[in-house]
Formats: sequence, C-alpha cells, structure tokens
Amino acid sequence: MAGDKQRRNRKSVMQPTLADVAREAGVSAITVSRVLNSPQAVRPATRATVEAAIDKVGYVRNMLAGSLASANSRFIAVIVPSLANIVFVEVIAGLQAEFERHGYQILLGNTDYDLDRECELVRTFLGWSSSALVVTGLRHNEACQRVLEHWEHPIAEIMELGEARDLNIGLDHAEAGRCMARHLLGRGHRRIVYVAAQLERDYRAGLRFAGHREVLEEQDLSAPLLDLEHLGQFETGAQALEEVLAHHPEATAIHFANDDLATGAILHAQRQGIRVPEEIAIAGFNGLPIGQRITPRLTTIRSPRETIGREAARRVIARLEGAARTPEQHDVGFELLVGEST
Amino acid sequence: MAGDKQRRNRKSVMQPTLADVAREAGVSAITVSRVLNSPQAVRPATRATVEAAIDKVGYVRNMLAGSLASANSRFIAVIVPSLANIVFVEVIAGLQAEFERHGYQILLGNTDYDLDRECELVRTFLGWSSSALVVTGLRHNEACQRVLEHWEHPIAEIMELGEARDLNIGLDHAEAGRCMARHLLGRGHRRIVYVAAQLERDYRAGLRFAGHREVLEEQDLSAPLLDLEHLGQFETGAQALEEVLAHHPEATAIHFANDDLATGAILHAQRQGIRVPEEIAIAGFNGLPIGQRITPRLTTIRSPRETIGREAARRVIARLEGAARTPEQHDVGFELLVGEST
DNA sequence: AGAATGAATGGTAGCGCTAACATCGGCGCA
DNA sequence: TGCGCCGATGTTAGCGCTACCATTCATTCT
Repeated sequence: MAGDKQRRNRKSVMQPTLADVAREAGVSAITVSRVLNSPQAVRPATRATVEAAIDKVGYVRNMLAGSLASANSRFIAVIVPSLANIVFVEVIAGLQAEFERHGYQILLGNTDYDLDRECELVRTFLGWSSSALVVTGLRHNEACQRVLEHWEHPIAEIMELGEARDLNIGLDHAEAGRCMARHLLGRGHRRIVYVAAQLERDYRAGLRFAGHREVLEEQDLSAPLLDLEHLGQFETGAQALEEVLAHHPEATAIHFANDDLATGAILHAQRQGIRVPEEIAIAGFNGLPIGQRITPRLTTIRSPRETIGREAARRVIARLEGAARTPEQHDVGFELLVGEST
Repeated sequence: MAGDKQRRNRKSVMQPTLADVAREAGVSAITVSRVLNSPQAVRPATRATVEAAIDKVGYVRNMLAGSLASANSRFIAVIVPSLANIVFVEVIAGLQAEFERHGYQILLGNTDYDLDRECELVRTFLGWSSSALVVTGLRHNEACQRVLEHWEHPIAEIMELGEARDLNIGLDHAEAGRCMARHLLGRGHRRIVYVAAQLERDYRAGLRFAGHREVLEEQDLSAPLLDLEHLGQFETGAQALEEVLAHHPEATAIHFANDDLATGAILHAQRQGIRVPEEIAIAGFNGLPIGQRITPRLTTIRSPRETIGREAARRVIARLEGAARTPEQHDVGFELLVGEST
C-alpha cells in the first residue's frame, strides 16, 4: 500500500508521496525528485525504474511542496484591466501559449480598470511566490509602485511604451494617434471629432487622442473630443454618431478610440441610411476582424496583440532562465489599414 | 531587522515570516496565523497588536506554505477548450467574478479542443492541490475519466447538460437545435442547410445539429449538413454562403452553428447584394451583440454564458463551504431571439 | 600505483505555515 | 469553596518537497 507509514490523520485521502515512490523503486527520495526535475542527472536505468514506480503507485506530484522548498513557484502573475475587451484576451492567449510551453502556470487577475484592485492583486500574487509579473500599462497607484520596487523578480509592463521599471513591450499610442490623424488630413478632412468611451479609465485611448490633437494643432485645426459613458461598445458608437451629427454638423470625420465604437457607428449609419464616408468618414483602432468584414471596410490601425503576449512571455522566460537583468523595451509597432470608411 | 534568525542561505532575499511578525507583536506564530485565517477567534486587542506588527515588518503571507500545511490551496482549476471564442471568455468572467469574491484563485487551462491536452492539464492542476475543478463539456478521454473518478473534490462540468459525475451547469443543446429548426419551419422553410465549422471538435454544435435534424426528419424533410474547415469565423461564414448557393440552390435557409459564422454570411451577403432573408434566410446561435447590430438583425438563440460561470461558481463554493455532496444539475436555459434575418 | 576527478546517489535539515492538542485563567453554578 | 467549562493562546510536530553537502565508486592522469 502506498503512504502507510505512520502519519497523522490530517488528510482523509493519502496521496502517494515521493517517499512512497522511492521505496517502491528502491532508491532515495531525492533521486525520484531528480528524475522529475533534472532527468539528465540520473542514470537511464535508474530513471526507468523510478518512472515505472511512479506509474505503479499512481504518484501525483505535489507542486505546492516543491515550490515551497525551492522558493520557485513557476507561477506567472498576469494582470489585465478587463476580460470583456477582446484585445486583452488575445494578449493572454499569446502569453499562455508561450508560458505553457515552458512549464509555467498563469495566475490571471482582472482589475476592472481599478488601480486599487490592481494593487491588491499584485499583493496576492506575490503571496503565491510568483516567478514573474506581467501587468497591463505603466500607471500604478503609489502602494503598488512601492511593492513593485521591492520585488526582485522580472516585471513586464505591456501594451504601451514609456518609462518602465524593467521589461516593456507594447506600442506607441501617441504615434498611432498621430498616424491616423495624418491619414485623415491626407484625405482632406479638417473637422475631425475624436470619440472615446470613458477616457479616464482607458487612458491609452487618451494617449492616442494626445497624438491626434498634436497633429491637428500643428495645422491650426481644433481637436474636439467627445467622451461618452460606456453602454456597450456598439451601442456607444451608434450614440456617438448621432451626437456628432447633431452637435458637430461641420464635422466630416470621426476618429474613434477603438474598432468596437467605430463598427457600432458604421452599422448604425447603415441602418439609418447615412453614407460613409461621403457624409461622415469613420476611423477606428485595433484592427479587429469585424471591421474588415463590414461595408464599408473600416479604416483602422492594427495592433499586434498576440505578438505583445508572445514577446512579453519570451523575454520574461529568458530572464527567468538566467538572462542578465537589463531593462528592455520592445516596440511591436502597428499598421495602418486603409479601408473604405475614410 | 526582520528575518535575521539563523537561516540557511537559500533565498537571497529574506521576506519576513509569521515568526518575525509574532516576535514583533509579542505573541506566538499561531496567533498571527489565526489573525489572518479566523480573526474572530482572537481577542480584538491582540488582533490590533498583530495587525500593527504585520504592517510594521511589511509581512507578505506565503500562500504556498499555508496551502501545503493545510492541504487546501483555494485554487480552482478552470479548463476551457479555447480563448479565441468569446463565449468561453464570458464564462470565465462569470467564474472569476464569483470565485474572487470568495478568495479563490483561478488556474486557467486551455485545451485547444484536445482531450489529451485536457488530461494533462487536469493532472497538473491536481498537482497544485486544487480545491475544485471546472471543466468544459462532458466528454473526456479515458485517462482523464480515471483521474477524475479518484478525485475527492467538487467537479463542475459546464456548458452542456447530460450524465455528469457531480455538478452540471449548462443548457440543452439538442433542444436549442430543435427550437431553431421549429422556428425555421414556422417561417415556411423546408430546405434548410445546417452549417458548422469543424464539427468533430465543437461537438456541442453536433448536438444542436442532432436536435435540428430530429425536427426536420419528423416532417419527412432531409437535413443536409455542411461541415467546413475553420479559417476564421467570418471568413468561413462567407464561404459557407457561397457554397450553399452553389451546391444547394434549392435551400431557402441556413442554420449556422454559431453567430460568428452567421454574421460572416450576412455581411458577405450584404456586400454581394444577396437579399436576406428573401433569397436566403440565416440563423445563428449564441446571441452575440454583433448579431443584433447588423442589418438584417440576426435570428439566433441567446445562451446565458456569464450565468453559466456564475452558477457554476456558486455551486462549487457552496460545496466547498460544506454543502452535502449530492450531484446537482442546473439548466440555465436559452432564449430564441427573432431578428429580421429569417 | 596513487592521486585526482567526476558522475551518480544519498542523508539531513529545513521551506513557512497550520492541525491537533495542551495550557491557562476567568466565570458561573452548586 | 470547588468543580467544570469555555474562550484565548501556546507548544509540538509535521505538510511533501528540494538545497546543500557528503559519500561512493569508476575512470583518468601523472
């Protein structure tokens, strides 16, 4: 029988342990541990015996105990502001694909755009002895900053570029805003409204707006901003279109903070018989598939989301496997997709 | 200084431990532990002293050690087949919201619709001493079945209803298929093609098809099936529309396995000037927001995805907090949304 | 031949926490 | 006054694993 050495009655079921496997295989516990953790350090014959014993007793490794003993959990804490936004889901998919291949387990946290919540999550995840932290954005509250400063493990701040404390993978949102503004100017638009939903939460949309405004102001054009409540992305886009037509009749183009809003506006225009881009041009940001399927095809900027995840994971893994601790910044870039909507 | 009792040099940084807090507060370690785990068992004055000491030394709880000692990790293993499909993301959001409120941490695994991968993930997660398992679907491979049978903790199988081993939260996919088939018959359609993408992977779409076929065959109608390669959901939907028009010219309606395909078909029809539903009617499944925004609005079935997550979490939590171990089945139902596309 | 090397394996001592039981006062009640 | 009880706190002994160092034995070098 497995696990029948004298034990206190703390667990109802006694899973077989390393010691049980060791006894079965006629080796010591540490040798079994080595078969699991660094098989090349064990003679093939011994390894085979041990592996047979593992199967025989139905051993399931206790990761908790191993992590405690080695002070290395192979947990990667990943903190995103939202799961409702497909953008972050794609980033997570990229992270997960890469980390899983290397035997790391993601601990996923969702802040709902709340920096206090973020801080709490960071604390919790440190409590799990996470090996690294991947967090969205460069803005954190003070308490969080302090915690992060004292932490010794790799930290990757993703999505945007800027003054990061360690690894930084993302794109230049201000430049993306400039790029789209230039495109719209190039199409002859002079009255362009920027539309966002809850700008103080989604401050990266704010960064894009800043770039957009910069370009317009260089041409002595004003850069009106419409910041709406969030209702549901498509809904808000539709509402924004109505408001712009009503309150900014001079506007010839709308630069939306994201593709969901822009798509909502185009679909609403379609239904209302408003011609895009003749009556009003529409641009988005993200490059979601839906934007490329609607008529007219949406002009937007593609952000390489899964790449952000993969690149972040790759750099974190390199660091964990011994790479020198030098801050790194990686610009994943973006691509202007010109559709028929502008 | 915290943590300067004699210790081996195994960790470079010595985080303060319970013992450090205890020394600072002038109590024993177990009292500090109690302040953290069952504060009501400690006299308020003592509790305050301990809490002050925790702040003073900057104590961060080591969850790994606690979980090992108590054989209770507060991890919930969650296994989904894909993150690319928004449906599962919404389920996860529901699970996460509920579990986080109760202090459980989700371990997320993604099988990519591969049952061997699923089995591997289950093993890994058991190794983390997970407190419960939430897994998508009722079909598992043999190895996985065996592992699950011997596991003593709550298991929730979600999305579909059927012969579950423990908790089961989902909806009746065959009935959903029947419901839509009846709706299409009611609209006068007699030649209806069912279109899916990679049916053997997404076998729940197969269950819906079975229901659909049943209803048609009751009326002595044939139930042709078109099962396509997966390219990208919208793309596949567009291609399916072309194929049906070419190879099933007699068809008056397409019943798509999901809204992404159906939306892709409607958008393609729009661009090609094919009139929906006059030339061909289109129905979907899921009730995604995009389907309700396009013109014509998509006829579909709304599945309560976040509800599945929440209900599953609620039942698992009840079980973990002491509810009796009785198998439970919960039908979250569905709702037919009649749009303009049929 | 004897020393030095290196590969394979083992013994010991924790990692930081909590379960289980022990202890200690204070209180109510007979 | 003495007994029993209960609430608050302490002592002890692990949870299952791995780091560290020791040991063993075959191989290579001088």
